[in-house]
Amino acid sequence: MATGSGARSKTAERILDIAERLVQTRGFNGFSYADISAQLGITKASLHYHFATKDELGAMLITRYRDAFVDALRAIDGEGESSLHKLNAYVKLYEDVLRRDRMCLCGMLAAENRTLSREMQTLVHGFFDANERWLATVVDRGRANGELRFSGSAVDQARLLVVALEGAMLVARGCGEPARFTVAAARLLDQLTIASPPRAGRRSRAP
Amino acid sequence: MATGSGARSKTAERILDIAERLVQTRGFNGFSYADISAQLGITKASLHYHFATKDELGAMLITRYRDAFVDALRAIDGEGESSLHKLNAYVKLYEDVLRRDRMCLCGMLAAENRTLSREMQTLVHGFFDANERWLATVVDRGRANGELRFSGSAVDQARLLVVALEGAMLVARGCGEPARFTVAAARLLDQLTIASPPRAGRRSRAP
DNA sequence: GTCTATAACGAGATAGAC
DNA sequence: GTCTATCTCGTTATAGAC
Repeated sequence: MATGSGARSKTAERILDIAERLVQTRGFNGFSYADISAQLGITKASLHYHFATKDELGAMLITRYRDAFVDALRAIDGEGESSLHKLNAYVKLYEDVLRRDRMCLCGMLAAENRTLSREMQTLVHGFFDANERWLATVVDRGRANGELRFSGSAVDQARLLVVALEGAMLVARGCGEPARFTVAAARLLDQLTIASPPRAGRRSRAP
Repeated sequence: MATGSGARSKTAERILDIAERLVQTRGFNGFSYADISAQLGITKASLHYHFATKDELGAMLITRYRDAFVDALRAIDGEGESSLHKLNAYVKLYEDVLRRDRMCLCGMLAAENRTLSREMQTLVHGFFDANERWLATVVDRGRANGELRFSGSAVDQARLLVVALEGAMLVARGCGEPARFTVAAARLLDQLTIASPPRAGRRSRAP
């Protein structure tokens, strides 16, 4: 179920689909209306009928992306109460983006932050806040019920998870090695998990 | 002591200084020769005398940045044998970049990866590899001598550190809240440290 | 809603004088 | 090394016909 954001024409939706892919692969400053025009098969002028300015298109992209993400988090909440399951499902959201050869839309826009309109900047900030709030609740409950182990505040732990996953996507793409994401994510969750099984290479402190 | 990379004119060096700041704040696709021209006070045409193409300028930027980073790592190695000190000094390198209101050059370029020349892509990859190699040695020794605690391979742990710090810079800048970096970095090192002191909010597993 | 046509500007890059 | 002048192309955006 889509979250608000109202009705849009099918053409507008296809424009957003194409633009989203372009931003996630090339950045907001790395594509133009001409790229969308070529892929969609309508003229640049027609694009301006649906989204008058590129900034307006950008704002819509972030809003739609955030709404879809929030929907995905709600769906995860509906899958049960296990905090560890929720965390794994959350990581899988990122993995799905990466598997499609994309960067997180808002991670990409965070890099380009200084070149964006005020509105886009605010929306990007809001995306990260929404993620952190959800994760903070998950890890807080997980610690309370003994599933997870970490020190300090739940919000800080949630923020570490967000930044580490965003960075893992960033570097994995920058190196052309998606596996770097998987390894980093697995290790992140491992550190949060209580009674994780011993792994090859593990050593105890000096005897 | 500078690492190789040879002699360059003073003007070329000033061009690189200005371009570096522009890339770190706005991205490689977010600035133009006109920006450098305005800040340096020479014409765009003159810039092309020093760096024939923007791609060439970009490649020089990464090379110089990597060399400076490698030099900084060598300097840290000269400060003693403490792994924990090395890690703190490493984090401080990132903090210094962020304090100057910049993103890591190669983190920024990692986001723009798909729009870069082959050469620039390769150089970015090389930057991350160099960082990981150094960090892997540090954490491996730290674990061997009992200073640090982590499971799995040292290389994987090094990679987690790199991606988490890059992501922390990315999101901190994307939210306009540098403190997000500091908190994430502190927590990262805390998880690696043996016998870290109890902190407010810490809880042990269910009794 | 989509088109043609075009405006208005900025980009990277080059030629050739000094 | 730096300049003026210019080229060519791509960019966002608009006007007005269909």
